[in-house]
Amino acid sequence: MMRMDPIKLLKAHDLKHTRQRVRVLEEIAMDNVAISQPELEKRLGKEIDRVTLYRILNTYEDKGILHRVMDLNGTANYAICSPACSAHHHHDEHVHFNCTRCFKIYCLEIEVPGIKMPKGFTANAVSTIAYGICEKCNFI
Amino acid sequence: MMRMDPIKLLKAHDLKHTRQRVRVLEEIAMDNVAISQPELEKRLGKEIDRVTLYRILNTYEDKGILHRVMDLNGTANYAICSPACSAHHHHDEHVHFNCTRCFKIYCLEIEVPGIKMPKGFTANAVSTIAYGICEKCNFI
DNA sequence: TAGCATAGGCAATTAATTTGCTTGTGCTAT
DNA sequence: ATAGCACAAGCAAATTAATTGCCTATGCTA
Repeated sequence: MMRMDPIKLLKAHDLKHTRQRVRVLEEIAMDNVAISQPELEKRLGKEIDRVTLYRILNTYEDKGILHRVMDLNGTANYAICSPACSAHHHHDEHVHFNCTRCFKIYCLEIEVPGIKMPKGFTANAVSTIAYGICEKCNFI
Repeated sequence: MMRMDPIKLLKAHDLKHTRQRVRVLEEIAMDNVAISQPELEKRLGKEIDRVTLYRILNTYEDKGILHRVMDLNGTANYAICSPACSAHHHHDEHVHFNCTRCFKIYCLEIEVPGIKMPKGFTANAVSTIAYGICEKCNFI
């Protein structure tokens, strides 16, 4: 699922190659599920300081490497951006799916449907999140 | 814009009529803009204890009086639910608009476009938030 | 209008995030 | 290869946000 070698990805964004940064990318790039900050902290807490994790996530978001999705509880979740993302514009305009049983967030390969704005409003981005039961939880 | 008399609304949901509860409804029902918890606190902080405010908002959400929208920063925003909402199912399926300049959240009178889920996923609700510049800020 | 259930207020706790500062390390130019 | 610098990591502490417990106050029913 990882679209790119972490080391190249870092270099491409003028970021130094550190153990911690690579680990974060590895963890997030595992599948197409966005992962929450608390979950990342649980997985990486022994290898990476919590403050460092916050900083890495912020850096990645700024650089357009990760995009952030807020879930129902206002918790930040992160997923790898498509290669088209840049520091100044995120193209994370696919639909997200938030499972209300296991709380995972999936990035669905569905385009966000176009909507027409009322007069006076200009939309730069549209985020769509569907809530329900995911594949795995439906099966159980 | 207020759809209903606050006192009747409270009674209809088996909630005691208190000054604090009425004030919160008044503040939120003013227009069709969702209002954030911090903003509410700023406006009501001198009349209502912050803990009471948290509790009132939670109660209203549970009862289906308010619905909650998370903005980009993970801050909770609240808006009056349509009369069709109940404690067990929110019908807040219109599109929200989050102005990235003034940070207001508008409830647009647009239906959330239907999207088809991948096999295995069942969606119970879909939330769509558009980000951009609102009416007022576009004008300025 | 008495009594009770529950709402509000205050204090304190817990959790989440940010900031400052010091140490450590990747990377570039010798 | 390595010296030096810019910046990343780690730790401590400060903020900020949200929750909990407990006591008092008050709306509502009998």
